[in-house]
Amino acid sequence: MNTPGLELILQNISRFIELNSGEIDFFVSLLKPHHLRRRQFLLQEGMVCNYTAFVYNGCLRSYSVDSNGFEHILQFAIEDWWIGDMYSLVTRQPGFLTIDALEESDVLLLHRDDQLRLFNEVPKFERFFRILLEKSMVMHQLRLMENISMPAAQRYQIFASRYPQIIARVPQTQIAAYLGITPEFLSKIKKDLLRKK
Amino acid sequence: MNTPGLELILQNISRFIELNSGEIDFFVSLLKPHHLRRRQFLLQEGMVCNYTAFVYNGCLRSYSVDSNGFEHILQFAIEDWWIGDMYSLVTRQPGFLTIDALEESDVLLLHRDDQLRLFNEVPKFERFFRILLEKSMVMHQLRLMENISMPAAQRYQIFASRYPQIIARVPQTQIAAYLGITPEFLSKIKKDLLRKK
DNA sequence: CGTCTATTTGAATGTACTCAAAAGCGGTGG
DNA sequence: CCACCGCTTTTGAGTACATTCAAATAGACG
Repeated sequence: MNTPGLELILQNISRFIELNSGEIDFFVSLLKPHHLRRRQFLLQEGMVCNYTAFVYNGCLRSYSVDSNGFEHILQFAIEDWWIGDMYSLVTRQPGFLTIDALEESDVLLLHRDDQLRLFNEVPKFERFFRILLEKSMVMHQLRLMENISMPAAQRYQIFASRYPQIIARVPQTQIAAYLGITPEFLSKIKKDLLRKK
Repeated sequence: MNTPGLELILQNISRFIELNSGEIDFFVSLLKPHHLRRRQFLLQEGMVCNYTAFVYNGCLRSYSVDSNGFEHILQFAIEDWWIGDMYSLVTRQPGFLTIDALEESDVLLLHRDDQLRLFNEVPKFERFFRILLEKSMVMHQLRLMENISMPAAQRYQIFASRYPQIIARVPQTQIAAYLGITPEFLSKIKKDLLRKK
């Protein structure tokens, strides 16, 4: 199979749990490699999300489209990140999110059924995802608090310093859709910030 | 000990996992009942959060205070809800959140050390909290998406229909601090909504 | 009944959006 | 190598959403 992706995902997991070779083999047997072209969908709105994806190359985004056709981005995922539609994964109902690739990308897919089997057969994985969820919660809570308490300019600065790799490779329209502002306004924010320096 | 609280927490847990009497006894032995007067702190900003609290009576809130002295509410927790400072629980560092009681309240406290011990000794509890985290993530993601994509009036309506029990017992200033708007503006929103009906 | 707090109202201001148009920036083909 | 195309970013004027500050009103409670 594809060695670089496996190396990265095993390293990602080894940050929180330690696996023996049998556990590694079992885990790896559950993963489906998947290639995505630019703009290709991993999940479309209204579909049930069956997979959690680990990105080992490229960049994906999860987002929803409102009644006026505007996109609002929940998450970017570059190398070494996980992405999926938690709502749909948990409820097994059709979700509101779309997931697609901003660049040519490669992911490893873990089916929800396989994930749950994994939790039963190797409880360490339940620990791994529990820890991943805890960290993810912390970041979401931080972002939420920033959103309800700070003006857009400040949110942009925090985002830029927190995720310089993402700023560097993602178009401004996408950043604006993540921050919850229009691209035009983000452009003005950047001008103002430059002027102040 | 206090039977009503225990009944409620065991029922809460039984929604996702089943326990035998030995496991119940062990779990219960780790819980510390705690009473809070109105306005009393469970956690103060800058302290390490050691406990996850299960509310079985009353109403708590977690919030941060910005540099201008304004409060921003992350979560309300009434009967049958869990509350804590995930950031501080996970990192074991001093956190940014304050947790206090909006009403005279009763909680059951689970120390982070005991929680981690529990995960080792009764792995079912790791499952329980993994599921709790998944559901909590879904709600946070929903709220975040609403915040970046909807005007305040709509966010208020959604909040009111999603949490009627909270609207009924929490002052408007607190709702405003949760929605990310000023109390004055919330007052105007309510007036407008009434006029439209 | 008075005191304390929460809510409402209003005018002025600031933050962010809309719409339309111009400018910049790769790529691709001639 | 340049000209053109499609896409992203910038600019600007007008508007809408939300805040600030100050003051009036309304509720809750001893």
